[in-house]
Amino acid sequence: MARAPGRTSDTAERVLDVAERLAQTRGFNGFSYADIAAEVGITTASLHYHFPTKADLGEALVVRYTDAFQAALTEVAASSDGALTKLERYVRIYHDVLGADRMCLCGMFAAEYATLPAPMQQALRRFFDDNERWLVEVLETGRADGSVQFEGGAADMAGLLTGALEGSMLLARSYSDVARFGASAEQLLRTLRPTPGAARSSRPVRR
Amino acid sequence: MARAPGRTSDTAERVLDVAERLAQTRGFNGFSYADIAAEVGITTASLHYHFPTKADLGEALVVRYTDAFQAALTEVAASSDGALTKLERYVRIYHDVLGADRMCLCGMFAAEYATLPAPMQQALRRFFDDNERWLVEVLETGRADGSVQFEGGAADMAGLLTGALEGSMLLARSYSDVARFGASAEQLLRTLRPTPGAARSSRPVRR
DNA sequence: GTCTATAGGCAGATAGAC
DNA sequence: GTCTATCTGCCTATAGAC
Repeated sequence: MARAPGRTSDTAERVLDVAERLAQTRGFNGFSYADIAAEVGITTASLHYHFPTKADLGEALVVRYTDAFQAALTEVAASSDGALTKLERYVRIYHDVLGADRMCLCGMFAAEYATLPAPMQQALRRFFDDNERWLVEVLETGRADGSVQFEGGAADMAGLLTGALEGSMLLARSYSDVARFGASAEQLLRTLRPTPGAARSSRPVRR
Repeated sequence: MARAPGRTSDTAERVLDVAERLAQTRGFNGFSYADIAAEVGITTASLHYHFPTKADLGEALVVRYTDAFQAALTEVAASSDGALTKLERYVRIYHDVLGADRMCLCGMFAAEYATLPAPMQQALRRFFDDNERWLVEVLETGRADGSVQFEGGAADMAGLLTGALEGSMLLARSYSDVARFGASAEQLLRTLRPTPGAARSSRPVRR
């Protein structure tokens, strides 16, 4: 999940780093410009120079997060791994976020959706659309070559995967228990693995 | 999900009703005493008579919600329905909440977990513990009589179910699309249904 | 139980000097 | 780009009359 070289200044980048962590742990309505300013070591007035309004900051957070996430997904997609391994690597991305004591930024913002400015809402949907487009591609490829097994539409399964992973992160955080997320994710992946002695059941259903 | 006859006054109950809806749509950090007061038709000072602090109100919200939820679960458990039907009814409870344009109160609060006062955090965990205890019971019964099929531990499957349903609600709300939740839930239930011609695979695995 | 009045703090945001 | 100073508004909460 390397960061793309952006056009934002070094200070703006540091602001985004701090704001991102605050947003992932406390939510968009759970931190203030004063919180960021104290950590970065500048005043709130200076913050407003980089991001005129909190809505601007929030949108920048989602866009940067989505871009970094997308870059990570593209890297996984380009690998020679099988579909199942790609899905396991997808899960690991979420797992690592949780391991850093954070909730997925966009899952967090999804909870506060109704209170967010429209541009943030739109950027948020793009994140999930990107995720599910990537998942559909992997799921369909995997089902075609027999490395992944599931019933129903790939889009529905992709929706379940994103929802289940986001929700499992949410609950694992309430228990400060990363292993709880791991167990849910494993339970989920289990249903996607081809039944050992039943290669026949991995053929695609009609769609 | 009938409301248990409580000892709280009529006004306090109306306050909780309004606060509950605000909390389920905007989150605990997304509404104020002023919002409630305006809707109920009393002043914020009067609100403080019923709930001295917002933390008190929040705790009362979670406790009442948990009790009502538990009552609904007990009713389902007492029915003569099979385990699979009970799980479908469990899903329907979540579905109905979403149909009322609300997020699960406790799923919402789970996102804001780090910003909540300790008593609320504790009450929140009780909600999820109750849910999963109920699910484990249903899952194990169903697996024993062959009406439900899954691999791994019942506790892990229960954790996946709560996480997946909470997360699916979260995302469906961002798309204002209840059907999206329905599709994820159906995809999830599908994995629990016994394979038509394979009653043998519904036997419990070693645990 | 509900009100008016108000305290005290923090929020996001701006003006203008450097 | 960053600062000091300040504004306005909203927040939770309290005092005290009715």
